[in-house]
Amino acid sequence: MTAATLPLVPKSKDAQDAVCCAPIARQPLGEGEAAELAVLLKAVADPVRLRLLSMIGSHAGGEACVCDLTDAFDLTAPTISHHLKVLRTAGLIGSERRGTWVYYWIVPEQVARLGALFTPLAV
Amino acid sequence: MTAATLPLVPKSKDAQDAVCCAPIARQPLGEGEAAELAVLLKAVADPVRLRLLSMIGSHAGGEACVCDLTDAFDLTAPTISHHLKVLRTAGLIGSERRGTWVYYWIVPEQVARLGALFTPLAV
DNA sequence: CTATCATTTAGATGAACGTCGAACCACCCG
DNA sequence: CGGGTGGTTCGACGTTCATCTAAATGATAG
Repeated sequence: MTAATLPLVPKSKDAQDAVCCAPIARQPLGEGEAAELAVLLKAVADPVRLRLLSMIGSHAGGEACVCDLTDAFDLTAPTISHHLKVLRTAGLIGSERRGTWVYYWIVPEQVARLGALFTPLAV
Repeated sequence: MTAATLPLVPKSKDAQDAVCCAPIARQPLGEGEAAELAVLLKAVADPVRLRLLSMIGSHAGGEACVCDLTDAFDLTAPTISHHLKVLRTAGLIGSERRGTWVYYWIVPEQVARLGALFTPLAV
């Protein structure tokens, strides 16, 4: 069946091992780990949410009011609110109501998790 | 309506500008750009595909035969094939038939695109 | 050429998702 | 207190997606 059953690099050095690969290419993801990351990825795997995240992150002061976000889309308020909720539930953004408006900001640690997954891939 | 209409950092220096933020927090993503990236993200926003990508990437020799991948899942062969096709269509992996088996490998450039999107976020 | 093994395609089904309209809640202002 | 504005929640509808079974394709071995 199997063509090669994991020759398993002689775990000797961490020299090349450490720089070489992104976590995703370092060792096979576990089932639970993959499920957890997929939730995070699903949250950003949508054009609207991607733009929302970007608009929030690039907004002056690191915060954006919903009123700043709505106009950029051809969508109703409930839809925008829904997308924001998805991002917030995933822990990618935080929110707070201050007076009349609700403000959103990015949670860098969580966003960085996504980047770290793929980044140190040798190109 | 708008609380603040994008003060727009004086595009002068690239000093702080370059180190500070991930592309996603540098400036608002365009509509087309977001759509294109969403396709890429959707491809990896699935536990099975995430594990497949990881198994391929971490396999000795940088390649993995489908026969090496199937056993790790409780899914039928057509389903695995479907997921591999999604990844391949997104350009994240390449494939080639050699004799009896089909081999898959990661396309680092494309995977790196994902990482670069979120990575240089100041933590 | 035929048998067999591995992979892909096609069609079907049930769940999850994006979107909307309407109702609802929170805060500000007369 | 009551009205108005900004955001969210709720319920519904159509689409997309993951998965299966069954069948077709392709390649290798005898």
